[in-house]
Amino acid sequence: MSPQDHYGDAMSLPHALLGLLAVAPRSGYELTKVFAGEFGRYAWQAGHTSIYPELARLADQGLVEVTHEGARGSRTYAVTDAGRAALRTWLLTPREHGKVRDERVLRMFLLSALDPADARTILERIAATTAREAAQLRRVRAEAGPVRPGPEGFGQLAAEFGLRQYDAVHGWAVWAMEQLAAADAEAAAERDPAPAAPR
Amino acid sequence: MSPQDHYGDAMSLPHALLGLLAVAPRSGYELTKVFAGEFGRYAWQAGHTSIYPELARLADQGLVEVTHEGARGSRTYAVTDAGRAALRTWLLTPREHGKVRDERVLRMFLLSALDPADARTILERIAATTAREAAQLRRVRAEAGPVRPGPEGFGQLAAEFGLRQYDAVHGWAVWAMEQLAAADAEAAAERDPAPAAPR
DNA sequence: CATGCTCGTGTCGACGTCGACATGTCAACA
DNA sequence: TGTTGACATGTCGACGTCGACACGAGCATG
Repeated sequence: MSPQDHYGDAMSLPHALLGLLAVAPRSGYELTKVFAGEFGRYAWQAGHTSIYPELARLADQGLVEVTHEGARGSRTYAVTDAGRAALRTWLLTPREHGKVRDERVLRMFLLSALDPADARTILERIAATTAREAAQLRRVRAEAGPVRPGPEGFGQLAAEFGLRQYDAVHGWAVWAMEQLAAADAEAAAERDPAPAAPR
Repeated sequence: MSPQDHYGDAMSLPHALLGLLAVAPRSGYELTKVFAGEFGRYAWQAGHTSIYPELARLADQGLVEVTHEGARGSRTYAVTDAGRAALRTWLLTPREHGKVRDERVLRMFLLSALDPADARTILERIAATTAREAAQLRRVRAEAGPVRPGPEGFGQLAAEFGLRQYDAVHGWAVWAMEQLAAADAEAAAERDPAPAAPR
């Protein structure tokens, strides 16, 4: 009815908070750090200026509640049953096209607007970065045990997702460089059809 | 200086437009359709209400120009040399963490907040969807030739990226379901340590 | 006990985006 | 010739987010 409770239409921040709090009760400050970490890197980013007001709104609606007040005025929030139900509904409702706005992917799409030399530079950087990140995630995974339900499982599912994502992007970058080189060679052959070694 | 020309800080829509126009001159209307398609699905989405004002701003700054005025008041824009340079600078400048806000990924991260049965439902849907989309992209790719520089290359690079992305997500979803099943079986074994067939 | 750091929460203005609404053109079809 | 529908561009208010700024509490160091 009122303009601020049309949840389900869009708006993912409240659901992100609900999900995070469903895994473990946290304070706004701790949530801020989560959003600044891996979670914000792959899924959804937000600053404390968005988080605190949103927590207050969720509390108003009875989806979360303050379970503990600690030092320095800190408040620990936890999801209520209503909040858990709202999150479940949202996750179980198939969304045609979720909102996507990924600057990294945008840069990849725009590559073809550059000349091959510049494109190559960027692809090399992407390949190097993804290889490094994937290697680090592999190290993290090796030090952990099998997946279990609960808070730890959360991190493992996410880590595995990130790893596969990095590998995919890495493979793509390498492939794209090969395509670029092949197109280059072909263009050179058209300019000088001699089958002998060039130059 | 003035508040509206701090490009390079953030803001990806102008660069997306620059990149699209660098591939081929287009009208605002055509750009709108591009953003509504694959491009908006993976990289960056925008409606015509954002695109038209932004084109005007870019024209003011001399980064794009109107090269043709057609029927129904349509204006075809093309990128200028200055625009091409601005795009190149932006693409070649490594960005620590590009802005990411992907609702699909968010949903995957939040999976662990649900009970295994619900998680399984969602994972199955993800696996089915990604398999279907990947198959379709594979069909598209088979009908196209090798990658070439220019406007066609753009689509091919993007299609290949999407394909690998889908495959990666599909693989992850299948893996996650296996992990879930394994954790389930283990929990069952702990409740009833009999090695014989259950029930 | 003064200094400085992290912890922890909050406001406010500027900005980008989105949905709703508005307006006019051109082509096809009945 | 009237009407439907795609083409094509635009404004405006509401809303979410972000950077800058602000403030206080605890804690360690010298």
